[in-house]
Amino acid sequence: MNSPTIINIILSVVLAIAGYFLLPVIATNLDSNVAIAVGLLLGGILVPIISSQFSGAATVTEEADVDNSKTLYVGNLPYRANEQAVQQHFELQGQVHSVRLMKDRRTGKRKGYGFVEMTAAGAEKAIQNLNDSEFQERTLKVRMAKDKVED
DNA sequence: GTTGAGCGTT
Repeated sequence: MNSPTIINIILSVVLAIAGYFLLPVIATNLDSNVAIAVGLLLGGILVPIISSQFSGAATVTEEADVDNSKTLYVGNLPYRANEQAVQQHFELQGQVHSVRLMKDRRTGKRKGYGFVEMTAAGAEKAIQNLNDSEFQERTLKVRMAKDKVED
């Protein structure tokens, strides 16, 4: 949603300028201010249509990111560990997409396990390097998550 | 404020 947004803005400006110059040629009795207003309106209509071409490519990139991401089950976490510490720990093995530490819904106390979503290569490395390794005085359990959104 | 196997969330 980042680069498509920028593209939309650029396209809107381009269409507005195009309308400013082109519309008076088409309709010679048209005021310049009206022309740029029409250009902006056309931009508002056309840009979403045109940007769908770009967002298609952007969606492919995002989906490719999801395809390359795997969810790890991480057990035996220390109760005092927070998401940031876990993420920074797993970042050493690869890009971490998200960290979810499970906690009781009422009290919010951590249950000592969670899920780390990261790239496939990072996940493999994390299992190899982080499983049965020490993390804040605890021996971590790192495996692929059960509910597979993998491969 | 405690504890210690496990596979969660909109």
